[in-house]
Amino acid sequence: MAATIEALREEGFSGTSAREIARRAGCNQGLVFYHFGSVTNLLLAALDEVSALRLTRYQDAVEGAHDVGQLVATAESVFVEDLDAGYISVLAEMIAGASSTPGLGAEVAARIAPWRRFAADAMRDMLADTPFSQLVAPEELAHAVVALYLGLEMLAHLDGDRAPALALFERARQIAGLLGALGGVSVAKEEPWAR
Amino acid sequence: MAATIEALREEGFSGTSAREIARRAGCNQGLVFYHFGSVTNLLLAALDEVSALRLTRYQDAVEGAHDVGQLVATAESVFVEDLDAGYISVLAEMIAGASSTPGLGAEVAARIAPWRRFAADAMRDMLADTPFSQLVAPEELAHAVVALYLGLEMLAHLDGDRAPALALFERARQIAGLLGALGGVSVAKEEPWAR
DNA sequence: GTCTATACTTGGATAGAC
DNA sequence: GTCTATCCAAGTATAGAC
Repeated sequence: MAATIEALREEGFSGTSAREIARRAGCNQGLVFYHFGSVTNLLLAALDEVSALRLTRYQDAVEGAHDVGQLVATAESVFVEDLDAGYISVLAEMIAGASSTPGLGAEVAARIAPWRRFAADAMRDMLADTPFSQLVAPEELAHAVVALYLGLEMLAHLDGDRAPALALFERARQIAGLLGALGGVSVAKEEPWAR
Repeated sequence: MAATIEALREEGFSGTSAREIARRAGCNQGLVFYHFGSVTNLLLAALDEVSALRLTRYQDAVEGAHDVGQLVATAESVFVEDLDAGYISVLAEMIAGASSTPGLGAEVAARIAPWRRFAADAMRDMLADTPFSQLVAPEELAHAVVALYLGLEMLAHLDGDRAPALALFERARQIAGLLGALGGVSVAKEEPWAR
């Protein structure tokens, strides 16, 4: 499983063959099929593990954050962990690779669903009792956050440079602090601006 | 070239072989190597064409937009075009696939660079003479926009559902209109908040 | 320029020894 | 459970006829 994650991160979807995985795991190629039936099944199992592992990590991190600034700071440290371990790379490679294997798309989508729910919950909590809850639905914001996270990871991985992504987190933290200081007075809560 | 774009969109990076491209183009597989030398070269040529094609389209669209609301509306219609034609899919597949072919990453990154410059210019124009120019650097915002665009496309392609992405554009348009109406009075321009 | 034919490599998957 | 050996399919790439 660890070898699969490693291979997905370093060799990409199309480079992650049974032979490549076995080479990294230091075992025989046939074992992939003995234990998982097919390479695709192993890829999905790896995605399952990554997904479960990270989700609990995220939940713990978000529970410890009590304002938006802390939330962004937490998101940043978790993002760095993801970059280092290549977890989001696994996700991105699986999403991109899904188009080449019939039926894989649905499986990948199903495994991303919990992340979306998690993000939506986090956004709901974050927006609660702020004037912004009138401006944007938590599910919408969550979709944007997931997409942004994915895109940032892909660009960071492509360039081998995480600085632009980290600068964005820094900026988000700064703006979050600013909005917190304004205390939500600049936008009146009573206005029914939401469509 | 058209067959290559089509294949990348429908079969993904790993499904886009010389044979698959030739099948779609209705010609012989060997022609790929006669005309382009290698499959990788053809992929890069296709990315070049898509990049050039879309960049001029984007530039025209942005020139026609004179406020933020129009800019967002324009971005949405161009985004829908991209989804329909699979242009961003080509980009996403090439980025994800880059990790499997040594040296491909740098080539892909070089072809994305003009998009980043374009996005940064558009953001600079958009932020000019607004109080937000103090809050965030155009390059930072551009990086986020490119990443978000990429992520939205990947999720839309995975789910076969573009509704969440379109809802976000709608929301952005709404908020842009709101900010325009506020006229930038809620944030004083003199404050040196930017680090 | 386009085709057929072919050499060579890699990958998925299975059979059978241990 | 793990290994060796092997089959088969698919991919890249080239040579050579037309």
